Amino acid sequence: MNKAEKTRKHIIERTAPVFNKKGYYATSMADITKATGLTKGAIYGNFPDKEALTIAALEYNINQLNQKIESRIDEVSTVKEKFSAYLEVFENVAPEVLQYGGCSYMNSAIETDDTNPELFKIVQDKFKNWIHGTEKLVLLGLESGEIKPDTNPTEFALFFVAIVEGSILLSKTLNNPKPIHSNLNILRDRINAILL
Amino acid sequence: MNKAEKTRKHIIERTAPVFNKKGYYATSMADITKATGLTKGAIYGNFPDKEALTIAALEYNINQLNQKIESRIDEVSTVKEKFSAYLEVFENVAPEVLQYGGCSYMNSAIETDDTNPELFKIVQDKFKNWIHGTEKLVLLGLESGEIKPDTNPTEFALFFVAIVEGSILLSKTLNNPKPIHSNLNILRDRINAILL
DNA sequence: GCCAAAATATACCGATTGGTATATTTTTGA
DNA sequence: TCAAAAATATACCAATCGGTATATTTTGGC
Repeated sequence: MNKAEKTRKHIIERTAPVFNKKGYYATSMADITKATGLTKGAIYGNFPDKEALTIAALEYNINQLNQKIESRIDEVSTVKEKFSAYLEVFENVAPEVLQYGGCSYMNSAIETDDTNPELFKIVQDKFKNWIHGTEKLVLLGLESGEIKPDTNPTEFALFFVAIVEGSILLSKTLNNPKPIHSNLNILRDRINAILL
Repeated sequence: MNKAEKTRKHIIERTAPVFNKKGYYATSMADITKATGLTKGAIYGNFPDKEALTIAALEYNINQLNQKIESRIDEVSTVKEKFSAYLEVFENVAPEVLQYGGCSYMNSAIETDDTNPELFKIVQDKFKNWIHGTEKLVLLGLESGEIKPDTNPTEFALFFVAIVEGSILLSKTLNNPKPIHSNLNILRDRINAILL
């Protein structure tokens, strides 16, 4: 990794939490130079414009949580274990996510949906991947005989993602971990209910 | 209603959807003069600063949906009917909410939680009212014997609000009404499950 | 219909925005 | 070690930001 690559990484890592907290549009070049300790020259030497850095930070933020969850899911083999791992990781990182400024998926979706089609397309695809990944987990369980045959993968996945996102929003807004804990218990029940 | 009051109402009504779509911070005075057809003089003659207009528009946005739901709930008497009315109104206004730029509660919470404590406090209180209102509906059902005695009002209310908000986020992001419809069916089942 | 008062428009302010041209420093390979 | 190249800092740009003082228009009571 040469100097430029190191700097690029440094810029993304330092600005990503600022973007997530303050918003991608509201974060100014002054915020960026302050967060990185660098000058505009260094920023524009590594990114063509602010939009490019915004995209890089957005992708970084979203992939952070993704990787944590997916690596734990890959460690176990049964669908039941995978769902358990999913909820376990999520419950463990929840306080961290709240302190980080909330879910990057949600934050970036809300901000870009009516204002920035290019950024929104990226967020949209990330949400689709999340839902498809959950659907595939259900399908895997249906094929292996772990999950009740009458379970609808899409409906379950939509419920799964909605309750997770809604819970983060409530815990963040009320400044209270209870909504996440309470709703994850309900989600756990729902998972057990479709397991054979 | 004198001239100033009319103008004030006009400004709020015209800017409210812009604030909801574009964001309260990102909406500029230029956006405001464009949306209202007025000049800065008229705006600052009716509001001391941009923040005051922002608060007025935020309150207006949040109260819009509130009033629609509460007026329908008040029309019926049993808890079962009240929950039915709740879901019915929500399902009817859902397309309108999506076109309006999404749920004002969620949008303003996400934007203000790490940036504007004064605005955030307002949003926080609105969320608390929503949850408390739902809790009270459950309590009413417990007292009247309509709802199963082992039902926890707080847990149900947190689930209720979380699934509604999560579903709006998904339908808005995927540009598809299915998440709302699918999850409202699940919510309906859950309501029926606690009814005696 | 007139005139004071209220409401709105116009023209401006300094500060901040994203971005760039150029000067300076640091890195890197011979 | 040294010079070319790469990376970063500095100093600036026009455009836009929220806000205001003042001029103009509109309103409403007599």
